[in-house]
Amino acid sequence: MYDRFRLLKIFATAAQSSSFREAAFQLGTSPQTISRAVKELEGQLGELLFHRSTRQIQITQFGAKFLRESNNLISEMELLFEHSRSSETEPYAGRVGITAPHSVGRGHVLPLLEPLIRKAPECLIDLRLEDEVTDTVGAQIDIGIRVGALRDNRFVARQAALVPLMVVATPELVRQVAEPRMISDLIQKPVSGRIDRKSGRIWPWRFNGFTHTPPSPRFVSDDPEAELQAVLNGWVFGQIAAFLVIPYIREGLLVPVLRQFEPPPLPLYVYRPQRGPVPPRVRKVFDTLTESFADEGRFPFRI
Amino acid sequence: MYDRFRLLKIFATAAQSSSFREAAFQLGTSPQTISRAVKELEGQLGELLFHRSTRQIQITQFGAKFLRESNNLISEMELLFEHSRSSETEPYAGRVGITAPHSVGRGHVLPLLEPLIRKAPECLIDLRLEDEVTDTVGAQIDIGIRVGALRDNRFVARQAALVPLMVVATPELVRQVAEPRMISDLIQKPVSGRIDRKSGRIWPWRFNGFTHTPPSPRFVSDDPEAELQAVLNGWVFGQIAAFLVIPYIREGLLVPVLRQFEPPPLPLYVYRPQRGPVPPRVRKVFDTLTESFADEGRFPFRI
DNA sequence: TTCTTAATTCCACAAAATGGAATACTGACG
DNA sequence: CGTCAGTATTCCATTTTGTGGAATTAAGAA
Repeated sequence: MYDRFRLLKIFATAAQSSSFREAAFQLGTSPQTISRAVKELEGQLGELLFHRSTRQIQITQFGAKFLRESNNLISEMELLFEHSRSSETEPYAGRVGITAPHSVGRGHVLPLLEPLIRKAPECLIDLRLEDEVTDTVGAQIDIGIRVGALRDNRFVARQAALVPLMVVATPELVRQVAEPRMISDLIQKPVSGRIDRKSGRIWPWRFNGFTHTPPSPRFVSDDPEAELQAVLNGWVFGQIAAFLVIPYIREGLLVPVLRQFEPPPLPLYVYRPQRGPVPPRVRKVFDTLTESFADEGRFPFRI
Repeated sequence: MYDRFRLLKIFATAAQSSSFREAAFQLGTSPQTISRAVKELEGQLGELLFHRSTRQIQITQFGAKFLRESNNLISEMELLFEHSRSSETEPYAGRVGITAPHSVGRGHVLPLLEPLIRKAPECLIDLRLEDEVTDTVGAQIDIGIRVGALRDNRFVARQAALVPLMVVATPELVRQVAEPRMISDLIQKPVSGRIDRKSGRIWPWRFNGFTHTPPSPRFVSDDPEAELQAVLNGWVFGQIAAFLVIPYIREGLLVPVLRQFEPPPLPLYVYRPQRGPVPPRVRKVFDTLTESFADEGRFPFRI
């Protein structure tokens, strides 16, 4: 029998009871168990804890001293578990590690965290913005946000939104080079390309049913917002996630083109590690994120 | 799974190892056990303790904090058990409750305790001299000494000596009333009787094969030494344990009579509670007592 | 004395832990 | 880019351990 803590608890209960029988009742077990446990504890200690007859028990001097120390330890142990269990007093205390792409993170995740940061100052938000999918162990991620398919089944993912991809440019650029009507028209226009950091290659543009890799882009970057800036500057056409460009479209600073070829929107996933318990603070952030992303009124993903 | 202490220890070991596999090796168990234990602990706490992939583990921030507190608790627990186990430093610390008859206790037990009291000042000797057999729970007895049969099988008893019973008187008294030659002669002589405190009745004198209750004793007491004093005063004949009278016989102050009817000697038992462990201090006293009583050179039980 | 009650032991059964085998997956090395 | 070695995890049959009913022993009360 290894269980020292349980032994201590049984002993402490018995010591504060008038009989093993009563202690057993308090602990919801049988007198046999008490008897065995005390005997085991005595064996481990090499000391008698109770003088006992078949009729009554009386704690030894050693037992009384041991009881005091035991009670200390027991309360410490229970404190450790109770206090560590993100308790009622500070349910959101602790760290929440979040990973998201730069674009979504800055623009959409950050604002959502404000109420939590305000209301729960004991909660530490650790937001790692990185477009590469480095949801590795070292990153210590509690919640992740990704656009596009997730291969990793160690996470439980919820599809929180659908992100259309839109080909956009400034009205001025469209006027200059004429609006493309076919995919093939793009070959004649200045376009941007997005570099995949991992492979170093340009992502193909996606269209309804097929893809098209820009053969000679005018501008490339690994950062969607840099690409957006290039488009806003009127340099190029770019295929960019809807939530980045919709505000500018609404202001008339950008116009979408080739909308009839628009690809099926990419899923936006909010996910968290599948295994292990989910502390309240993590669940809170998770739920907030999924709900808010689904709320198109606040974060427009389509036009 | 109740065993919180073991969970803590497994967790602590794992946290200080580079892998569950290594921790398992340290604990002499299998990685499965570590994995399960950590999972269980995480479940109880509602918090992730390790970020882990199939390839590596990394402790969480919460885990690191929890580790510090766990280590405290673990060392306290082990201190409690190690320190409480009457350790190498003070192997004889603690109380030893001894019960003995007044006569044996004062004259024979007390001198034996001197070396222990001298060498182990941390040892508390609690010597209860009572002739009644009150080896009850309340008396908190670790070692007992009794003359005569023990009915109580909750104690492990060692027969340490044989105590003859001798009928003695002063030479003067013998000269006055003539030496008894037969048991029946005693009816004519002044004799003492011993009262059994419990029953209030006079103990019968024991002889070889039969007993004889003094019909009209001249003196009765419940204390053997008082009885001895009465005999020494030349008042009465008394049947008294050998170890009390032998010194006086040697000095010629008393003479034994009716020696051919002497009963089989009574066994002297040293005993201790059968159940539970035997702390070193108790074993020490127990062994000292049994050995010394067996040593007739130091404590004469026969002449 | 007898009766009641409590601690303990015994034993058969039930519950839980254990570790081997298989699986899933990561990171490193050709 | 595929392969390999190494690790955490799950599954499951086996073993170990805990459990409480029944019987035993004993102490205190009537």
